[in-house]
Parts: sequence; structure tokens; C-alpha cells
Amino acid sequence: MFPEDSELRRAGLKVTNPRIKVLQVLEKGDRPKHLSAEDIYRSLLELGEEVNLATVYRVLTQFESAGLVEKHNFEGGHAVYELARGDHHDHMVCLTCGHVIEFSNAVIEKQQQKIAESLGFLLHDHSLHLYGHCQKANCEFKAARVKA
Amino acid sequence: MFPEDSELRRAGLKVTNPRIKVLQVLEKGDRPKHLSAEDIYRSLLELGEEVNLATVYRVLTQFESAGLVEKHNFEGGHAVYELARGDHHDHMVCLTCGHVIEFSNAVIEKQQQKIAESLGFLLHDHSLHLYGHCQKANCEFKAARVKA
DNA sequence: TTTGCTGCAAATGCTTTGCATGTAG
DNA sequence: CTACATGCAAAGCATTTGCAGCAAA
Repeated sequence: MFPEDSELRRAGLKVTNPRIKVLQVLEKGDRPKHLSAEDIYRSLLELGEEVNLATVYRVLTQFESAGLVEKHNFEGGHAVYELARGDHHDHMVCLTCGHVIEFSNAVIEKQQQKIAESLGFLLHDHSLHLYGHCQKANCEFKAARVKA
Repeated sequence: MFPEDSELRRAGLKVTNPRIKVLQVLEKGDRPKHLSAEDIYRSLLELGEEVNLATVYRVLTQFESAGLVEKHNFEGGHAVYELARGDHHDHMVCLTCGHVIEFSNAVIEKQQQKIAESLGFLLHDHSLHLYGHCQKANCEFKAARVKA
């Protein structure tokens, strides 16, 4: 029915409404999304989809195990999820507006591998988060703050 | 009285028993410590110090504001605190035994600065966490697991 | 039919807070 | 004396879980 169906089946998950809808929210739009479980839950409510928050968490956890999404723990409590697109990248987070930009850097990747080796570790995973302030005038959160 | 007293005064904090004791726990030993609030709380109990867990959290938050300690959010819920020693460093965390090793790498630091600039950000802070498995036989948590 | 999914509500784990009392400066 | 600290208990937040009913394959 939906293109999401095959993605779910490929991941070995039953095709159910909550799963299709969560996947659609993550896929919607062109630019990469970094959404919390709560964000996704609210998006679903706005779409008129009655999906329980606990289910959103369960679905996201399953998606992560299946390699469909990646989970990131930025500073400040809640985790965010994004669609896995195969490419590895790190994140630059704006402390002012919360905007996230992805980047990847071969030099850093290589250094990390070297460091892990020299410390006698088998590198499994890593997270590199840069926090700063973007200089741009159209900092998204500025608008949001005026509203609040 | 204690050497900790002047550190506290310098930080503009009243010298109280909970603050002295928390500071002592963090300073004890030679190697850098990465302790959770709970860890510190238990250490205090073992020392026979009756300090409330809520107070430990408050003290650590104040220490962080004062620049006495640094807070890190590794994966898996709870935050850890370590004494600030002025030097910047990143962390390699063992997924098997939870052991933390510090390192710093000039090449990576320089790249991060470049990346932030090229993205139009003023870099404020960053966190680089490598996760892996240490190959060593004396993986601390192995012992702990046998006990449990 | 059978396995696995969902909603609901309650529980969890870490951390924060309100309030009355206590104490450093 | 006064401002700030503390203990205690309760609240808060993000996330997880038990359970009974439902639905996909």
C-alpha cells in the first residue's frame, strides 16, 4: 500500500498503522529531521492520528534496533531520532536556536580510530557534538521566543 | 581548616560540611574520577557522612557553575562529574566495564574549530565520546559482574 | 490461529523543588 | 542578624513496563 510498508517488512517488523505513521513523520520533508519522541507524538496528534506516546517510544526503539533510525543524546535531557541514511555524520547544535547541522570529517574519523587503537580499545561507536551559536539573522528559535 | 576551604571561598561559596566532603571525594586518589551524584552519595555514606542526595545534586550544580567541576552526559541516563583541572580532554568509554579514559588530540581540536567556522558558528563547547570495548583482562566490570 | 502489537495506567530512574529549619559570615 | 544551605518529602520529566485486548500474517 504505502512505500513505507516494504521498509518495515524488510526490517522484519509487522506493518501496522503506528509504525507507518511514525516512519512517514520522519521521512516527510527534504532536510534531515532530528525529532524527540514527544515531537513525533505531537506531529501525529496534529495529523489526527491517535497513537499512544508509549507506542511511539516502542516503535522508535524497534526502528533503532532494526537500523532504520539513529538515536542521539544531545545535552539537555531528551533523546532525538533521525532516519538512518547509511552515511555517518556528526552534529553541530546551535545553543541559541536548537538548530542541528550535520557534518562529517574524514580527518577526525581517522584520528578517532587511531586514538581507540592506541588506548587498546575496539571502537564500537562514537558521538561528536559541537555546541555553539549560529550567527545568522534568521535563527529559528528567535522567532519562537518572540512568540512565547 | 581544610585545604578545600579556600577552594570554596575562592569560588564564592559558603564553606559547609556537605561541600567540603563532596569536594574531598572528588579529589581523593591520584587518577581522574568520573562519578555520578549517586556514586558520590554512596561514598559519603561509607565515610559515615550523612549528606542528603538532593544536597549532593545541589552542591554539584553549584560547583559546575563555579567552574570547580565538569559535568558529562554519557549514554545511559545518568550524568557524571569530574574535577575541573583546566585542561581540556575528551573521553573514551568502555561499553563492557564502564571504565573511562581521558585523551586529547590537537588534530581533532583544530578540525572542530575549522568546521564550526565553516558552518558559520561560534564554537562554545563540544563533546567527543568514543564508545568501545577494552581488550584488557582486568576489565573492572567483569569482576563486578561475577559478584552480582 | 498464533505471534506479536497496542493502549492504558502504573512504575521507574534520575534529578529538581518547596518549605521549614539551621548555620556560616 | 541575614542571607544562604540543608534535610525531607513530594514533584517532575523522559522513558519503560505489565497486562489485557487486538490485529497482522
